Amino acid sequence: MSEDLLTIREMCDAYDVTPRTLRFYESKELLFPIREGQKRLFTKRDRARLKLILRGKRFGFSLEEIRQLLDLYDMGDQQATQLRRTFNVAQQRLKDMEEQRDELNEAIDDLREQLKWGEKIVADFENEQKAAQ
Amino acid sequence: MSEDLLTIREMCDAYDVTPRTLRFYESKELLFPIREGQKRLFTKRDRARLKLILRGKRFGFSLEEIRQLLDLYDMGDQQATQLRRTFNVAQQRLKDMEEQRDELNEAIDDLREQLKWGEKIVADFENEQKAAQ
DNA sequence: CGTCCCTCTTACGTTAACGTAAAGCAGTAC
DNA sequence: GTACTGCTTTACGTTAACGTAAGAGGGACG
Repeated sequence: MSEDLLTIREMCDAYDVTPRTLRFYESKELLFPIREGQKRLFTKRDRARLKLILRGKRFGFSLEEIRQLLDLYDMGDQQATQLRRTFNVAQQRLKDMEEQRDELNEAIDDLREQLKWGEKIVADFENEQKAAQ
Repeated sequence: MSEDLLTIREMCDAYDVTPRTLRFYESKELLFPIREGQKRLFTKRDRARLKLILRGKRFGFSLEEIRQLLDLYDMGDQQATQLRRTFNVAQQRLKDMEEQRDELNEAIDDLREQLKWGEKIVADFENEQKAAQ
């Protein structure tokens, strides 16, 4: 309880990010550390938000999308409507990700097919060279 | 045979790219259209290369990687070593793509899990919101 | 007192793959 | 002749998420 506030370095060590990243997130209004003189001190709230930010990034949300989602939480007056909107955004993201995965799978299959031929060509060629000796 | 050469617009229409893109590819030495006065005329070779470029992009190769592959291809089948190197690059790319797909699948599973608990996630959000304040 | 060490602000740099605007020539239609 | 189209070159702009360097303030240590 005594250490409720973290310095920028402690935050970096705790969440494996750089100082630049934290300052950048602050500039983008994703975090709101308090000040002690010039120095930033990150609160429990900042830590919770950073966790959500990093999770959001794993899901492929952009920082701007994440900010909007965090803002929605914070506003929280018409909870139901806004949570539904949050929900929809997340579902859309899921769809996008699945689409992306499907495209990737197609490309993988195609490339595999190419490599099947490629291997044959390379092998043929190497055999020819052997034979030519 | 009479229409062996395409203008830039014909190329654009045929392959669904912009003039800027074709000029850009030329500047990056991916294409080598001939000139009739000032105007570019794209040969059969350019069309073949463009097809490979677009396919390469689908596979997630960067333009620079594509250029190197095309160069190796052009150098001819002089040396099996080069074919082998081309082959290896492609195989590496396949590995990368499969890795990327796996990560994507993990994220998809995670996100799906979050969404699955419809009511629960709402509670989570509200809790995190509290914490975030 | 000097020298680290951490932090701060400011602000330009990075990367890929083009987009877009400005200004001009060439040929063709009217 | 002039308007219109299509092509050209040159060159700055765009986007995301920070990286990185410069210069300075302040506290702690020895």
